[in-house]
Amino acid sequence: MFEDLMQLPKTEASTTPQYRQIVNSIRKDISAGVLKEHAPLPSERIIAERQKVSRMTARRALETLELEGLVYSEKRRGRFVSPPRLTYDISSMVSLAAHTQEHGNSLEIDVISSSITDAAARVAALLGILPGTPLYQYTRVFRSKGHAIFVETEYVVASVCPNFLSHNLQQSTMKLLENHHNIKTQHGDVKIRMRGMTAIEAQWLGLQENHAGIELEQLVYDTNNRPFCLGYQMWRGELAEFSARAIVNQND
Amino acid sequence: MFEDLMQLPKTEASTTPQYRQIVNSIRKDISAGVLKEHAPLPSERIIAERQKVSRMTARRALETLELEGLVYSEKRRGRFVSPPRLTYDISSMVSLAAHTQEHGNSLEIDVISSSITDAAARVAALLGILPGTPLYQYTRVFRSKGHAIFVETEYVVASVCPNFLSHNLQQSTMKLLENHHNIKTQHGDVKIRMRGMTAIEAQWLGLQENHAGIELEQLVYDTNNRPFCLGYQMWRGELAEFSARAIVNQND
DNA sequence: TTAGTTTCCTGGTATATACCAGGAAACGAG
DNA sequence: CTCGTTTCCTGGTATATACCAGGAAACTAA
Repeated sequence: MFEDLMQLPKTEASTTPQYRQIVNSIRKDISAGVLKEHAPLPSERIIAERQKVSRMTARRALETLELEGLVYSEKRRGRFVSPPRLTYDISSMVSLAAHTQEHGNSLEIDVISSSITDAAARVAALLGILPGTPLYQYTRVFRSKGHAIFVETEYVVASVCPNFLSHNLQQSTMKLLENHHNIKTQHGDVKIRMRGMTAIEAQWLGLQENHAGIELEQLVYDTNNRPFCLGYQMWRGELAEFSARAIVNQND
Repeated sequence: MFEDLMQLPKTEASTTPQYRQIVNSIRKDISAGVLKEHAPLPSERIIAERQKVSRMTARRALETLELEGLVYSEKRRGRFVSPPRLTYDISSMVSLAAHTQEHGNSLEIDVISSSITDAAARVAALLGILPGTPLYQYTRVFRSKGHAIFVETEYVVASVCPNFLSHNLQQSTMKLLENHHNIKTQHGDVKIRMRGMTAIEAQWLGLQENHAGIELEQLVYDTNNRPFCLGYQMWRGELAEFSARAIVNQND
């Protein structure tokens, strides 16, 4: 059915796929400022109707924009224009919260869970402790202007900071450990990788599943060069930019 | 049509979507080693037939695996299991090629293009030069065992290294500039962000469009603290891991 | 044997349709 | 005016179908 209709798009408007034309048109609207930060995009059905394509094609266009990071979607509310990226300097151990506040943006911290657990094999290996060693574990969501940016789960060796969980965790852990437990951090080993989110991570960030994001793994050492804190941050990839300083290594 | 049939899947096998069940099953095969590195996955049509779902659903499952990075697709050849990640230490300015070779993996370099151009505004601003200043510009694809990992475009200030393009560019630029033009690099400013690939980047990496990847921007300074080289690397996100060292900053 | 063609199979694009869960706003009763 | 319900609209999942371009292998003629 509609054999002739199905030929039309190909011949009329170049060879670029229709969904990609829609993508380009919306992209232009965003960069031109017609659609502003956090502004709602037209829904799948509306685009389908207006551009005279099927809903699945409109959907494809919107999903592509999501993949590119220009757009984010919220469960059954709709799709919105992504805000600009937040830059995080991974070369210095300054807490992101402190740094962000200096630059005028607020950063809200929600503590999702906190508990004391036994170290799993992988965590223990990284922290250089025996599996089963008691650890404080807590998960926090970081938001800017109400919008979730990343979730973080940290593991702290319990023996170095008794009653750690009695503190207010809505602040920098480094500061907390320094002020209350006399632990000074010396350096950290950071790893960055892109990966798909788990269902829970997506939920915490208010996203659908199937999203890719950036995971930042951070192993923090004290002044005795012993690791005492391991953190995993899952960032919304489109909202983050990481900066670092590279130094020439003599044993090159 | 088929109203009753369409109800069946929901009731029979839990509430997890069918495409997600397929994803989980394939994921298990990959982690169990049933499907090895670079092994071809069953095609969309075969999965549809075997799992008794529509082709679009099978496709959805495979696209999800791609998004997660477990699988990559090649134009009209099929989908394959992704190899393990390559780690790149961004804190030291050791060339990736040298580092990789030390660890037993080869890294092939293809020079796609090279030319002398005038600095565009954005590039000029970063390099601290006037727009229009002559630059050497070249694009290279880096492969491991024949599989593209990232594309790099670099800009080098032409005045500091006459006849730069006459050298063989299938080697580390840092080494080349040091050996032939007496330019010693002091440090680099690195930025990492996740973003969608352009059509050309996707093509160079042998991918379909709509993929997200990791962009690494690197501004390299000489011993006089003057930037002389700007590079942009677009990595296949699923194949990369970046490590860095963070140091405590006294003016915290 | 080799060079050219043909055929099969791949993923990519596109339509039309159906039903679901749940957010949000409109509405309606106290 | 306020609290609960209903209704609309959102995206998410799923099917069935159709055609295209191009890689790869099989086949076929020189």
